[in-house]
Amino acid sequence: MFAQIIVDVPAKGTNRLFDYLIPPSLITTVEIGSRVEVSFGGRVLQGYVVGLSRESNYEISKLKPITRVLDVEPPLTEELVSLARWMSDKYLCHIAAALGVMLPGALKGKAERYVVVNEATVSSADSSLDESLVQTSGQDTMQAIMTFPIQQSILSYLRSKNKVTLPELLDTFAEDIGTVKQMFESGVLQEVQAVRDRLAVRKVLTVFAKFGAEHLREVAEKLPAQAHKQKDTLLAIAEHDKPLRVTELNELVPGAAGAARTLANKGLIELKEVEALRDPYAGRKFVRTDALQLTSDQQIVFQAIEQAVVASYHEVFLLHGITGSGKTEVYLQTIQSCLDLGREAIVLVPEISLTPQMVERFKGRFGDQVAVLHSRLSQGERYDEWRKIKRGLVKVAIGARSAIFAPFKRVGLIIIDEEHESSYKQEETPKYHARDVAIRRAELNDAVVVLGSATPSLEAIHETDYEQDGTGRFKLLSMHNRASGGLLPEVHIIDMRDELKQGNRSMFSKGLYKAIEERLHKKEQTILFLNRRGYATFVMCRTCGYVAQCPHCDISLTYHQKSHAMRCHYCGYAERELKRCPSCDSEHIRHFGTGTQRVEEELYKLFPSIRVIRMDVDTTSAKGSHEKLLTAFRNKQGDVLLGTQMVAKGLDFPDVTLVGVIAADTVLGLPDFRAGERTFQLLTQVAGRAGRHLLPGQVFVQTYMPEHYAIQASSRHDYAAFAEHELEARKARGYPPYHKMMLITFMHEQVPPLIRAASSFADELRKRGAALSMRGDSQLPCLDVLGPVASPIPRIKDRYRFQCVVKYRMDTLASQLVAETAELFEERLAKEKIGFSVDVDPQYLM
DNA sequence: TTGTAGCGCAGT
DNA sequence: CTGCGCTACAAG
Repeated sequence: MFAQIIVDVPAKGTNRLFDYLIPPSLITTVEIGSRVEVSFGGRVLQGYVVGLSRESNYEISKLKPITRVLDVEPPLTEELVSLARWMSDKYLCHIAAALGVMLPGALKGKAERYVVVNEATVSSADSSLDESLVQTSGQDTMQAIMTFPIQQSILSYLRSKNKVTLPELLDTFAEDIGTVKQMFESGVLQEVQAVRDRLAVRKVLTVFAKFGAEHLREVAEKLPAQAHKQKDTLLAIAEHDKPLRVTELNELVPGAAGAARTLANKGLIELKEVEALRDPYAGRKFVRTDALQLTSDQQIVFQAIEQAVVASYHEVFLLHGITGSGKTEVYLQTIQSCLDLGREAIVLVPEISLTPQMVERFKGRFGDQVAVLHSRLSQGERYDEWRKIKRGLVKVAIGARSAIFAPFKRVGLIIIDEEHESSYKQEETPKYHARDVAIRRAELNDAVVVLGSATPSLEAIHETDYEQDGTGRFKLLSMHNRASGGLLPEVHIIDMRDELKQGNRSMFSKGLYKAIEERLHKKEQTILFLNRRGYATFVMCRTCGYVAQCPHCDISLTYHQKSHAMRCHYCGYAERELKRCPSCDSEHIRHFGTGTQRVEEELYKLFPSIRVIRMDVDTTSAKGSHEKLLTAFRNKQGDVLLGTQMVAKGLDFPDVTLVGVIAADTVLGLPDFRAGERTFQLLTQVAGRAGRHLLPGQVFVQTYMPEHYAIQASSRHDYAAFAEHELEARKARGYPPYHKMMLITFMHEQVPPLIRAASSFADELRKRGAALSMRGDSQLPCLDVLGPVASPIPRIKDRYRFQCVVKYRMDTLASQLVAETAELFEERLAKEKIGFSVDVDPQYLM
C-alpha cells in the first residue's frame, strides 16, 4: 500500500503529493487524515496523508517508508483534507498551509535531532578495544588506554541524559572531538531525528484502588496508630470508590501524596499517569437555562432554519436582526434541533465578542457538550478543547475564526454571528475567509449556515437577491424588533465643527457632557467609545512637527507606556522614548497617549468624582483582566466604561443608558472602499449597547462629517437606506460585491527592480485577461488590473511594497489566471528575490 | 523550508 | 590545498 502525502513544508517546490510506502505494521493505522513522520530530502518531518492507493507511479524501489504515525487517531478527516484542497485553489495557498491551520498549535511537530548510543555495537567496540590492548604495542596502545576512559565517560554522559544534541555533546567534550568523531565513525554513536509535537498530552498521577472499598477499610483499621496519614488516605480512597487524582486526594487529606506512595509500595493501590483534559472552565458553575419563549419574529426565523436543518438540506440563511432582537436565543434553539438529530454545530463569534457572557449562554444551555476555542486559551487548553471535539465528547464548538475547522464528523449547522466582522478574514497565509470556508464545509456536509448580523456585509446582502436580479444564493430572514420590546435608542448627531465655532475645544461636546452628568446623577451607566484608528499613539514634536518613524517600515512608531519605548507595529523595532526632538532639539516632543488615556484624563478633569473603567490594549493584556473589568462594570463599580472596539460589540448591561462616540469619522478618512460600511457597522453596533433593557437609551455621535450617509443612516437605524446607497456606489465604481477583488503585493529592498517586475506581471495578467475576454464568454472584460502602485504602507522591514488590485467577475477563472501568471513569473521573482503574495477578497487594501 | 552538492575565492 | 560562503536544486 502507498500513501499520498503532503509534507509539512509550505513552499512552491513541495506543494504536491509525495508517495510513501506504508509498512505492513502500519497498514491498519494509516488513514486519510493521519499525521505521520517521514524522512524527506535528508531530514525528518511531519506529513499529512491525503490519499491511499494500491499503486504508485513513482519507481517503487526509490520510495521511502512512513516511519511513524504521530497520533492514535488521525487528527484530520477526509472532509477536512478536501476542504484544504479547496482552500488551496481558492486562496492560492500551499496545501500544507491550509492543513496546518486546521490543527491546534500543539500538533505542529518539528524534527528534533539528537545523539543516541547504538547499544548493539558497544560491547563489540569494547572488546575490540581490549583486543587492541593485547595485540598492539607502543603508541597505539597508549592511545587506546588514553581514549578508553573518555569513551566511557561519553557513553555514561549520553546514557544519563536524554536527547543530547550534537552541538551539546561537542560542547561538553570539546577537548575530545577526535574521540567523538571516532565513535561516530565506528557506529557507536548515531545522530537520529524524530518529529516531536510542540506539546505533550497532560498526564495526571492518579490513584487506583487494587481492592474493594470493604477490604481497604479493613486494612486501614489494622494499621498501627502512628500511620494515621496512611489510614486517612486509605479511607478517603475507599470512600471515593473511583480513580482519584493525587492532587484531589491531597486536598481531602493533606499530605496524602506521600502516604499514597507507601500504600502503592504495599500493593494496596496503584499510581498511574493518566491522560487528562485541561478544562479552562473547570470549577466554574454555569446556571442551566431552558429555552425561552420566542417572540413572533424569532419564531418565524427559527422555523425556517429548523426546517432546513431537519431536512439536512444545504442552505445559507442571512439573519438580519437589529441589535437586541434576540439572535442568540434563535441560535441556541436551532442548535438544539441540530443536536437532537445527532449532528454537531459550530458557532463562530468574532474574537472580541467571545466574552465570558457569551460562553456562559452556551454553557448554560448545553453544559459540558460545549467546547470553547479562543485565543486567550493556553496552547495546552486549546489542544484539549480540540481533542474533546475530535473524540466526540462535545457536540457544540464555539470559537473565533479557526473554530470553523472543528474536527466534527457530522456537522449539521454552522452559525456565524456578526457575519460582517472583518476578523473572519485571516490576514496571514492562508488568507481565508471563515464565511466562505463555512459555506464550503456546509456544502460538503449537507449542513445549514446561518449568518447573523444587525448590519450585514454588502457581500451577504447582495447574495440574498436584494436587487432581485436572480443572482442570490442566500435566504434572507429578518427580525426588526427588540426581544425585550424596548425601543432602539435615540441617536443625536453632534457637529463638532459647530462646537469649535462656539469655542468648545474639549473632546466632549456640550450635549455629551450634559448627558454624562445626567447619568452620574441618576446612577445610570455610560459607555464611551473611541475608535483606535486615527487616534494612533505616535510621538510628535510640537515645535517642528517631527514624527518618530520606524527606520525600516515607513510608519509611525507607537509609544508604549509600560516600557517607555517606541515600537514599530509591523516589525517590532524599538527605541527608547525621545526626550528631545532629533530634528530641532526642542523639548516639546511627546507622545499623543493612547486615545483612551487622554479621554480618561479629561473625564477626571471634568467630573472629579467619576469612576472610569478603561478597556484598551494596555489594561487588558493580562490574562483574565478583560473579564474582570467587565464584571466590575456590571457590578456598577464604574460609571463609565471607556474603550476601543472591545466595548463596541456584544456587551449587554441593563443599566447602560448612554453611549457616546467620541469621534465617528476617523474611519471615514481612510482610503478604503469599505470605509463607509465600517463606519455604519461600528456606529450601529455601539449604539446597540444602550437601552437594551427597561431603561430607554440615548446615543451621542460626535463627528466632523454629520452629513455623511453612513452616519445619517446609522442615526436613523436605517440599514436599508444605507445598503441602498452603498450598493449604488459600489456598483458605479466596480467594487465588491459587484466585482471580486484580489490584492497582489510585491516586495523588494530596491524600488526599480520591484516596479519593473510588478509592471511586467501586471501587463502579463492584462494580456491573459484580454485573451480570455476575446474568447467571448462575456462582453465585459473579465479582468481589470489596477496598478502597480506603492502600497499604503510603502515599506515594511526594509522591503518596499507595490501592489496591484485585480477586479474580476468569475472567481475560479481569475484565480487560475493569477496562478498561471505567478507560475510563469516564479523563476524571475525567485531569482530577483522579489517577494510576492496574493490576497483573495482582501478586507483592507493594504 | 532545508540539506547538500558544486563552485569560486581567500587564507595558509 | 583546505575551508568557508554563496547559489542552485531537489526532496518520494
